[in-house]
Amino acid sequence: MKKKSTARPGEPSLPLLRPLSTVDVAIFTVRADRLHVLLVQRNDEPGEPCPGQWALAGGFVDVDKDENLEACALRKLREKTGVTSPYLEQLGCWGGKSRDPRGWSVTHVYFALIPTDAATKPVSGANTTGAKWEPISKHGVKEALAFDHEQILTAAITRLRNKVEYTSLPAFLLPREFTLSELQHSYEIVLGRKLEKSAFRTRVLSTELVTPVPRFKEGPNRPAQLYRLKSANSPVFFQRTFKPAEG
Amino acid sequence: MKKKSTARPGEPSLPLLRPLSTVDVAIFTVRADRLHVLLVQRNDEPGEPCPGQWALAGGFVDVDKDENLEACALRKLREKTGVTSPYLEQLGCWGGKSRDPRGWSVTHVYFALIPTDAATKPVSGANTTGAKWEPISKHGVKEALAFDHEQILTAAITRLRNKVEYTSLPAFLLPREFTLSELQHSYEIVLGRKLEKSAFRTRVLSTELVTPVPRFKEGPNRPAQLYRLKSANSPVFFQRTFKPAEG
DNA sequence: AAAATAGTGTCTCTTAGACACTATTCC
DNA sequence: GGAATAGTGTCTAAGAGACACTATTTT
Repeated sequence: MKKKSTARPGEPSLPLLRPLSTVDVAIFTVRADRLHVLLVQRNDEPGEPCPGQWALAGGFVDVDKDENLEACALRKLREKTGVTSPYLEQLGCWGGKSRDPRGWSVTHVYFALIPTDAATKPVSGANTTGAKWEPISKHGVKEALAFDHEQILTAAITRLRNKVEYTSLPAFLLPREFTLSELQHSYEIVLGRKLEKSAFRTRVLSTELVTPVPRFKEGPNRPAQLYRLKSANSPVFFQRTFKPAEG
Repeated sequence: MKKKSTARPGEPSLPLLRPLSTVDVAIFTVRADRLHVLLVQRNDEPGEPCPGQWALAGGFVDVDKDENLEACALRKLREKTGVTSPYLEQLGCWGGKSRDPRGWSVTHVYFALIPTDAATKPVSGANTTGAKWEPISKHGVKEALAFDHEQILTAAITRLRNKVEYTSLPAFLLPREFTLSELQHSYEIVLGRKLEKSAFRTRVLSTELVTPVPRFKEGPNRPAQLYRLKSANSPVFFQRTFKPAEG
């Protein structure tokens, strides 16, 4: 592996051994009124760690292709889903001696929200044999995941649910134009609970979150005003959570 | 996963080149009613990047010594300050081609809050020639910092200030026992603005944040009840920010 | 008593939540 | 008109902010 020895006094000292560096992306979308995450199945070849197990989308940093960590995450997202402009946020990093049998490794984890209409068929890539959208239930996912990805996915879901209480993140799960009812529904799917219509609308409309477009969504009932996000990629923060819990 | 590998088909494929892995820690404390961050001065030896510049405390991950990233951060904190049990939170990671002249590198950044009374003289360590507590003004620090540490420090300060609005973080900047006035003062130092006494006390006492100890702080005036944190290492989250801004 | 800080009470304003009401479309 | 969903108005409760007030110590 890596060397570039240190040891001469007064010379630049670099570590003899470098951890493995990967980037993983927890890619979320909504399908059939459920929150889903993209899983890829690991290669079955002998010598590969966690053969056949499901894992988050990800892989090694490529120091030639990738300008930086975020570009690496975007590349992986693009390779798996074809989506190029998602909501992408860094979740954190997990690194240590024993999370990968191949040695000391660090994964740099992002989470992405992609619109319902973009969540088409995921493609499998190198070192993987398949990919699928897995529904998320109350406490995560049914599959046992490779490496420490279960823990990472739990962290991602927790971050998402927490942030939804005071930000506009669910808007990034919707297509470009949506009604307020659809936005509310998106919140309800992620939060796993109903919200009150009047308060929801007051709150959303009192911010710089959305702006109406001159179109309506037609249906077997009264047409609904369509809106779009005011700024396409940065979320809005509210000053309160949706429902204060007990102190 | 990714290849660029040892190239035998059907064999474990590892990347030929691995990024450099470092851990940096933004260590904050309060001294003389100012928020301070610990800076270390980089070595002046030829070949060292950013010679003589000030930087956040940090250094390479040591795959032999460090069990995981957090242990590495704790080690660096201990080496610089002697503090063993701080408030420690992962801030994020910064990685890319060009942030370090030695090549593609990733730094894994933590921020730590240490109590006023623990913030004694910092020691300098390997590859550094000095260390100091640098006061933080409105927009950061006067020094130009090495690498991308200025950007990282800005992110750390932003995270701290944001989180202070709705968490109990400033409590970790105080000694074990403190009065409510001292706690309020700690908030005011970090936030850079005054808070209203009555609302502050109501808010703090309505949570599980602190518990009184059977002692008072004496002075040339009415003695004040002393409190300590209920749980020593996990912050409390409030349901609202301190001061709602304009929608 | 004066100085100084600790700690409380009261009033107002904002906003979430509950819930009932009205509005507009398709059938 | 009925079904269905869009969208509004009204009332209440909780908590923040402002601010004045009381309390308890030292000097």
